[in-house]
Amino acid sequence: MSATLQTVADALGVSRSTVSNAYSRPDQLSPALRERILETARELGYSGPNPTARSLRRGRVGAVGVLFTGSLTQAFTDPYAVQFLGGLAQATERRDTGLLLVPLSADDPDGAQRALAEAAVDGFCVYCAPNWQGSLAVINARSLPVVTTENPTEAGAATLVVSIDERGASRTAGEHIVGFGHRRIAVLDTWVTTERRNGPVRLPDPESLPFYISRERICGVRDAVVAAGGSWSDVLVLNARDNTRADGAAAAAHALDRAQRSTAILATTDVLALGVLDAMAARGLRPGHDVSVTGFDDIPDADRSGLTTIHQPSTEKGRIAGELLLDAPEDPALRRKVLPTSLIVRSSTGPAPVGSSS
Amino acid sequence: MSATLQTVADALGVSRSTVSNAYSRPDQLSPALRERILETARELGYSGPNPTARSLRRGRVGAVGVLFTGSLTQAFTDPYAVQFLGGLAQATERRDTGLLLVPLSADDPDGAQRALAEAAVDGFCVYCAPNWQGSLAVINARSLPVVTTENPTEAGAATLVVSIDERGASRTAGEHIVGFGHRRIAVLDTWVTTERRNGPVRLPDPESLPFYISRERICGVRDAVVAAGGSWSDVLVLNARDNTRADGAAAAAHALDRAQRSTAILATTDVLALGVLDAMAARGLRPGHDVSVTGFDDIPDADRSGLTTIHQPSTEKGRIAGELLLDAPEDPALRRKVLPTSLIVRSSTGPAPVGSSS
DNA sequence: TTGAAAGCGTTACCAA
DNA sequence: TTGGTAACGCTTTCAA
Repeated sequence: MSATLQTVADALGVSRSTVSNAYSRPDQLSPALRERILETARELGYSGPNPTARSLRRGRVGAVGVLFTGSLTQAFTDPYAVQFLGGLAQATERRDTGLLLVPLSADDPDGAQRALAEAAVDGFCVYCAPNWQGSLAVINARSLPVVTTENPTEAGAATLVVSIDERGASRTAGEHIVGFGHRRIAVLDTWVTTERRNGPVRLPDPESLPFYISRERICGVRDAVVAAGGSWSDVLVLNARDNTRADGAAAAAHALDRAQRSTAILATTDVLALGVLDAMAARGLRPGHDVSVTGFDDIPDADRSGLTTIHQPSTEKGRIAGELLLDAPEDPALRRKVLPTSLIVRSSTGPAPVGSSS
Repeated sequence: MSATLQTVADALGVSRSTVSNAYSRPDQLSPALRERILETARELGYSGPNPTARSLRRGRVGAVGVLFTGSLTQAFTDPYAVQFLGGLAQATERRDTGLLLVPLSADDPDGAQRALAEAAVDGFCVYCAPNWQGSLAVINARSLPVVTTENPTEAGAATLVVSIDERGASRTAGEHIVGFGHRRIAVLDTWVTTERRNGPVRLPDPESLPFYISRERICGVRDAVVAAGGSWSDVLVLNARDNTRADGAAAAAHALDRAQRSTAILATTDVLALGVLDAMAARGLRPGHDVSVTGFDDIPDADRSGLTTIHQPSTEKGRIAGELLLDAPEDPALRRKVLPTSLIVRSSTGPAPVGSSS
C-alpha cells in the first residue's frame, strides 16, 4: 500500500541506491537528480525511508529508553525529575535521538521485563527507579549502554554513572540544623517502609535501607546528628506514602501535632518539604521560627517558598547522562561523574525555639 | 558480535524458525525443546529477538510518538499535561506500546520535520502543541494514525480527536464571574501575542487568535461578558510569557497594580491562575473578596489553593486518546470524542467588591 | 512438531 | 555520479 524506495526508483528508472542517497547522502548525487527524486517521491506519496528498516540496516535506532518505576504521573510530579528529563532531552535531541518512555509497573514484573527486552533503543537511562534491580539483568543481557543516577556502588563497572554525593550533601543540611541548636529532629522520606502509609516509622538502622537514595540521605542526617553528640534513636523518622506534597503534609502532621513537637523537619525531597510547609501553614506555625524545614533538590518552588534546601544541578545531570549514554568514553575514570551540590539557606530554617532543647 | 537467533539455532542444530517460535509462539513447539532453546540462548548471551528486526518484519513498531512544541521541561511544568500523558501511558502500556517523546524545537523547524519523518512509531499524539501546523504535512505523509486534543476543526477527517467544549466551558466560568456582578474583568493567557512578555495586550478581536485553545477559551469569556450586556473592549487582556506560575504572577501584577484594579481575573490555565494568587498574596489581597480568580483544568494544586476552576478529565482524555490511536474505529462518528467539563466553585471567587461597578 | 525459503525496506560496499 | 549485490535479523507461510 504505502510507497517504498523501490517504487520511486522504478518510477524514475534509477536504482534504489540512488534514491536512498537522495535522502541519506545528498552529496553523493547531482542536485538536479536529487530534486527530481524528491519531487517524484512527493507525487507518489513516499514520505522518506522507513525508519525501522533504516534502523535495522544501520544498526542504530535513534532512541534511548528511559526507565521509571511507579506511574508516569508520579514520576513527573517531581519537578526534579522533570528537570532531569529536560536535560536528558537536550543532549539527545542534539544527536537526533528520541526518548522512549518505559514505565515499569511493579504489579506486572513480567510485562516490565518484556518491555525492556523488546524496547527498540540504543541505550537505557535508569532514573527515578529505586528498585530496578530486577530489570538490571534484562538490560545487561542486551549489552546496551546504561546510565544511572543511582546505586553507583551496585551499578557494576559497565554502567555509566552521573551522581552527587547524596550522603555528604544531606549531612550538610543536618549540620546546618544541629548548628542552630535543634535537638528534636525529624526526617521525612518516602518508601522508608514497605507499608504505604503516612506517619512515624521505627528505623533502628538507616544503613539497612534497601533504596540507595533514601539510605544515603537519611544516613547523612544521622551522621550530622551523631557528630554533634546526639543519638540516632532521638530522631523521629516519618514515612510519606508517595513523594507528593499532600503526603508530605500528612506525614508531617505527626511531627507537628505531638506533645513534644519536633523543632526541625528534614525532608529528603523538596516536594515533601513543601508539604511540610503546607501543614505548618494550616496550623499557623512559622517556618524558621516555630519549626525549621529543609528539603533536597532545589526545585523552582523551593525558592518561591523560601525553603532551605540542597541544590543539585538537575538539568545538567540529565544533560551529562545523555552525553555519557550517546558517547560513552572508554576510560573507566570518565564513565562516572560526580556533580557538586550546595546548601541554599533560605527563610525556612532558623535557631531552635528557646527552651526546646529539653 | 552480539548473538543472533541464528547463533542459537546453529548451536542446537535446529532451524531459525524453531528458535523464533520459542520466543514468539510458545505453543508451536514442545515445552522441552523450548526450554532447551531458552537455556542455550541464555548461555550464549542471546537476549531475545532484536526489536528492530522484529518490527520490520511484523510491520508494527510498538511505540507511539508524542509531539511537543517548546521544551520538554516547559511541557511537563503543567500538571494538566502530565496527567494527560499519564492517561496516555495507561492505555498504551496495556497494549505493550511505548511512548516516544518527540520535542519539536521552534528554532529548528528542519530538525523537527526530520524528527517526525524518522520517528519509528505506529502513530502520533499531538498535544501541548498550539503551532503544530507545519508538522501536520509531514505526519500525514506517513499515513499513520494521529490523535489530537486540539484544533478539532482544522484536524481533517482522518485525524482522531478527543476534546472538550473549550469555548462553552470557558463561558461557564465567565458567567459565574459576571453573575457575581464583576465588571472590571481581565483575562490572562499565554502566547496571545507574538511578543514574549508579561503584561497587557491589545486584542480587538479574540476570534482572530491563531491558537485554537487560546481563541476558544478567550472567546468563551467574551461571550459571557457580552451576553451580560458588557463590552469586549472593557475586558483587559493580559499576556504571560510562558504558561508558568511565575509568569502568571508577573502578568497579573498589571491588573492588580493599576488605578482601577480589576476585580476579577480569568486565567486560561490553572498554572497561570495560581500565579495570580501568588501575586495577590504578595499584595495582601484576598481571593474571592478583593479580587476573584478562575483557572482552567482543575489540577491538584487548584484544590489545595481553593481555586475556582473548570474541571476537565485530563487523565481520561489521555487514556481515550491512546485507545483511539491504538484501535482506531472506522465509523467517523466514533473517531471524535468530546468529554464533559464542569465548573468547580471554590473560595477564589465571590461577589464583586461594593462600589466596583463604576 | 519442525524446517526451508521468501521476504520486510533499507543501506553500504564495490565496481562501472 | 550511478547501479548491482549483499546483507541487517527476524517472522511467516507452507510443506515435510
